[in-house]
Amino acid sequence: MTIEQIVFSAVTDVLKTLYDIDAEKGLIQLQNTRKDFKGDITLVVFPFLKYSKKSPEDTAFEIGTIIRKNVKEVESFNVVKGFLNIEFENGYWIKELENARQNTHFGISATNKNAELVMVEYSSPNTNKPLHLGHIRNNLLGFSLSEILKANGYKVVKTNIVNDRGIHICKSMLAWLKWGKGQTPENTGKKGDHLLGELYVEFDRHYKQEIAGLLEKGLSQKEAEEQAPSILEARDLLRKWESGDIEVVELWKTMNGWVYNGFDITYRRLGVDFDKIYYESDTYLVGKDEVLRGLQEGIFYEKDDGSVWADLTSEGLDHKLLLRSDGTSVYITQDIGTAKLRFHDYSINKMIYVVGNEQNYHFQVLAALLDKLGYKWGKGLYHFSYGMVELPTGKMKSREGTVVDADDLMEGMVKVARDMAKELGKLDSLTEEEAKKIYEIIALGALKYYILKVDPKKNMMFNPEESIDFNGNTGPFIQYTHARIQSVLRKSAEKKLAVDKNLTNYPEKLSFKEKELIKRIVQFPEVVKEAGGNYSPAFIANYCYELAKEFNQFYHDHPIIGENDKSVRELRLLMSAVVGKVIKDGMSLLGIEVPDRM
RNA sequence: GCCUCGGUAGCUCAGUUGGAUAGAGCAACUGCCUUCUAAGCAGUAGGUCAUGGGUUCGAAUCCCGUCCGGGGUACCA
Repeated sequence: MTIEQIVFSAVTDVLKTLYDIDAEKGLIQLQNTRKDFKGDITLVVFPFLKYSKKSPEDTAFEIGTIIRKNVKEVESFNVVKGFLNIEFENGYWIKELENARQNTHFGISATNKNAELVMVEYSSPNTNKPLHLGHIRNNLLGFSLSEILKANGYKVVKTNIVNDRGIHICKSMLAWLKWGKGQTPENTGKKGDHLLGELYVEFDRHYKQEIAGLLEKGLSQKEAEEQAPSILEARDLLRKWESGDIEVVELWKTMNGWVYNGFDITYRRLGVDFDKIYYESDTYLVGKDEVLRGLQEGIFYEKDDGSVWADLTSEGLDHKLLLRSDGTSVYITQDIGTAKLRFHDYSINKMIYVVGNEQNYHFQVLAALLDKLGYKWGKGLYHFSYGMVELPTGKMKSREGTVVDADDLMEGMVKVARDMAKELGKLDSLTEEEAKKIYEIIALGALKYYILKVDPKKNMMFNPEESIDFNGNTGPFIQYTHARIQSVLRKSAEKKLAVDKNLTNYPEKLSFKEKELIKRIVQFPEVVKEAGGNYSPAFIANYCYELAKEFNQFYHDHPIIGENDKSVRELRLLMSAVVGKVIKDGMSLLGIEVPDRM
């Protein structure tokens, strides 16, 4: 039992005997004791005053006295104002530590057969440009969230919906036909997604020039945008694609293939993957059929120009376009189709969409539409809405070239990691290949931690001018702590100082730092649970940092291998091993690897 | 305009269901490597928690107003 559970139940009993009240939820407030007071857990007694009719101090004292008598693990207590600080005996903490070591599922639940199935959609790229920092945040959050849900016992299917059709890809195709013909990833040496990104920019350059020309001829901005030859040609390509024109479809397949090869490289380096990939080209017609069914059943309505709409005013939303007047589908149409296919393919208990908060409205609408169409799971979909990554110059925009490219960013980080390691001379004894692997782990660790430590809901700032830190509250700090621990464990093994299977003989006293460290270790399962309940990788990241920091303080103050007292030495070795394990498990929930040396 | 999210140290961020003296890191300054990895540890300095009210034993946290910023707002995705 956790210390919270023990004290909670004890306090419940005390309240009954002392004041004859049945504690309702929220009445018993427990918190970790602040470090500057003596104790492990603190009960806030203010809520009991109206029952005790005594001062906060007296109330705390009488509760403390009984708890001390009733709970054998309680060593002592003290009262500060309305706060009852309770201290547990060392034996309790040692036992908890042992449990953390022995329990192979410490903090990480095994999935059972009856577990609920959660589908997590993330990444969802367009195939006309390479991935950028915004996608990185999405991918890392989606992957980490999936790992955290698994650790909480859910079955998880990671899925990706690839936006492989539509006007955007036609723009890149047109640019290739007109200005880039003959270029391939092979003969240019460019990554496929980057090649398409360049073509897309090329299209936009021409398009803008044409608009400028038309504006000079006296057309309005809107007219110019509609009548520029490039956009007309791109639309023509889209129509040909939709009608199955063999040449256009072949080109589309080829160019998308280039992009997928590029994406695969980025995904692999980033360490994310998917169990099932959907393509919009397969789902948009399903969505269209669903909309037409809704129209037939009178759920939706048609305007004079032929466009199809949903009236969502009764849900507090607005009227929403579902099919354009020319019969083509819009963004939300394909989401309807994709949802239908997914629930057909899997028995999903919960659907989570990892999509930026700019689409909050979109997902409210989607939930309402699915509900109207008769899907019982429609209202239960969860939009994991995360904040934007902002640059000092503002929002990232692909077309304006103000994006931080995912591949460039990772490559740059690896370079920094390499330079730093060489400067410190840490990896000189390793082969170049081994060292390279570690640079990669450190660089990606720095990047991932930097992104994931921030509350997902909030916008975050990234300044490309300042490189991401490797010191302080960072991924490498935590990785370093792990490497340091492994180093100690290696040395202790060489000296045959390893700990027994069971720690039978433990010291009477724990130092302040030792106990603080054990307390921190023991929190891990609760943190995993909260991270799952709140969909927040940041909880895990912050915990890992606190744990690593706690260990480093302990490490600085206490010899481990050099300790002469056998029982103390073994306890410290054991603590080190458990911290190493928890760091490794915790970081893996963030998709971050930890090296054994660095 | 309306809807929505946010504003905590110079910068980037934490801050649990409202609890004790609001915390980290970076940047600045000071110490600590003949002893288990100094990508570390310890210290100094840095705050009107945007702002004005309210709720109460107690507010960064809850409520209302104001200011500032992001996002959305019917044929982009």
